[in-house]
Amino acid sequence: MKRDSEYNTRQKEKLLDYLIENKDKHTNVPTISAYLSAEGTPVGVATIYRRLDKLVDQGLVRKYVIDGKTGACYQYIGDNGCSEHFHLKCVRCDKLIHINCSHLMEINDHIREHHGFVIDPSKTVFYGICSDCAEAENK
Amino acid sequence: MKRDSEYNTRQKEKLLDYLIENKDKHTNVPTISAYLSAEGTPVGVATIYRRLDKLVDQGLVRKYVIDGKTGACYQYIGDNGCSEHFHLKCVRCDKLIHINCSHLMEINDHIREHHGFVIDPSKTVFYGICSDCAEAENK
DNA sequence: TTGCGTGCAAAGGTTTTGCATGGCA
DNA sequence: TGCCATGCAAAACCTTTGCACGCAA
Repeated sequence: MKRDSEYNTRQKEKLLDYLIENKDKHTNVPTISAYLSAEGTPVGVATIYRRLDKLVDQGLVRKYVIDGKTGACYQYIGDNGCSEHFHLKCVRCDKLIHINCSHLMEINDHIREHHGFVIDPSKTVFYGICSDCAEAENK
Repeated sequence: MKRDSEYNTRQKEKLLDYLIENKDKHTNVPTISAYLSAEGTPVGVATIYRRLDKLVDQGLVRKYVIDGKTGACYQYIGDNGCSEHFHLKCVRCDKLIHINCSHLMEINDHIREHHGFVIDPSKTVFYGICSDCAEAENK
């Protein structure tokens, strides 16, 4: 009677491979599905969704919802201590910025004390526009 | 040959009434549609979507995408575009909390100045655990 | 009358779910 | 042998779009 155990399967491995190879961008499920099919190792979308959910829970993958139209986006972040800092996501160039800033950690304290809410940095993403894109826009 | 003129219709008025009455919360299209139907003044969803789009363009209504599940959320903000606030979302009970706190607005300034990143509060959601769920867990 | 607004239904897309089968340990 | 994982298809949703009709000005 095992519990909470995970099996290793071909599908799981292929998916993770793809995510790691594309860790610098974000992808969505239809894209992943199309790619894996083209590679000759198709994986059902249901499986992809189910597995991504688990990876998100485990903190290995980040889920983004930029807007309602394109659907959710996913990006591999690995387990290099990303749970301890916040992330900025540029909605223009999709760049992911990691910031480890003590000042920002103060907002954790503030919100916990004044709003009774404990923020989970590993699930929280700030959306906005990075300096590069802002510069490019002001031309 | 008029152009860019807007007609006043019963549907338009009802929708705006509802939005203003609920300016303190979020709503989505299915909710609005259900409410208007229950009131005996049903409005087609296509109409609601089309009108909301215009209101968003005019800056009277803000559109949020909290997550992929619930679809887009809308909120009336009127002419005073200063009603920007952040959102906290409890990952346990899915409750959505609005906080309008000047201290939190400092985050914007801090990140802009120290990290060269301009946050868009309408797209940013803090995920974590609300006080109710935290209490329920510590039992 | 003009042309914007509306309703209906169909279509499009993403994501979830039920169920039987397959496969790791 | 257990139990988890998968695939398939159906279903559930949200949202958009085409088209004919209604209605404000």
